[in-house]
Amino acid sequence: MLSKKTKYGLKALTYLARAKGKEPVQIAEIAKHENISQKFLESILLTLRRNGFLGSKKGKGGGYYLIKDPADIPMTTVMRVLEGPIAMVPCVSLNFYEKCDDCPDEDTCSVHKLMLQIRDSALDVYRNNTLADIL
Amino acid sequence: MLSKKTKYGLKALTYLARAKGKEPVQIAEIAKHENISQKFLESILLTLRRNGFLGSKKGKGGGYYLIKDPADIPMTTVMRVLEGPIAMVPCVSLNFYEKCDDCPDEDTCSVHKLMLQIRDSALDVYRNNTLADIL
DNA sequence: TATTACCCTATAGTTTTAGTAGATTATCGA
DNA sequence: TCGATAATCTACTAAAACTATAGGGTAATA
Repeated sequence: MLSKKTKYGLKALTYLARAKGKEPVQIAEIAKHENISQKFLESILLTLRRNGFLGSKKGKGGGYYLIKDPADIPMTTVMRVLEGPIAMVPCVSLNFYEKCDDCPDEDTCSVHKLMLQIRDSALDVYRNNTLADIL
Repeated sequence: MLSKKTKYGLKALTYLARAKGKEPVQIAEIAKHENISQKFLESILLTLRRNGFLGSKKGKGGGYYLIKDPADIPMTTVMRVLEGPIAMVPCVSLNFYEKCDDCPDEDTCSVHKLMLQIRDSALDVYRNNTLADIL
């Protein structure tokens, strides 16, 4: 399941991408248009800013705005920040690798074998989609 | 994240597939070999039996065994029973479709667009892998 | 001084991952 | 046939983790 955090984050990025070039957009406006709990969205936008996707401005006329061009934001990085590892099992994760404590040998593990394919297929999609592509 | 339920279920199926043609295998044996909590595994095997993957025999010499040939067990059905919908969002699910209450129009939804591709790529993998393939 | 992002905390709800206790059923030996 | 034993089956409970959201106050800026 995709968490609402990721869903809302993606929607917010999309919203900001469509408002590209204009003034900063306020949290309240995004929350209203996308039917998102404002407080929840607040924390999501914060993590997006901290991870280099967004810039912000305080005070009147303030808000959030995209830092980079939508075409330069691959879904891989967005998903890793919002949803976490792309792999469904740590033992097949590129960026968050961890050995399974119950599994003695990855090479003969059926779960490993299957999840490796799932990871690759997901990576393939995320790598071939930037924010601009899903607008 | 893949739930432990699914992970253990897959491992159990693998174990039983390798013991194919022999006597029923006891829960305790599988649990021991795969480092799984026996009681947890018990409930997992039960749902696998109820969904037509396994047969069981009580009493001495009893246990679980595969009903079908591993080559006739596609991962799609296994994953749906153990993990639930393959889609990460209900609005792109084939078997568990549900409309998002926050999203007014699926056709213009960026999340929908992306998750549709993810679903298809995952389906592609699961459809091309039977239990026999991941042994 | 009003407006807006920022930050910290708490919490209800749900899901996951089991553990406990016992009932039920089949086999086997006496 | 009877009872001991071995195994699955069932239901209830519970701890832990995670999710989604709310509240209230602080800091910066026009």
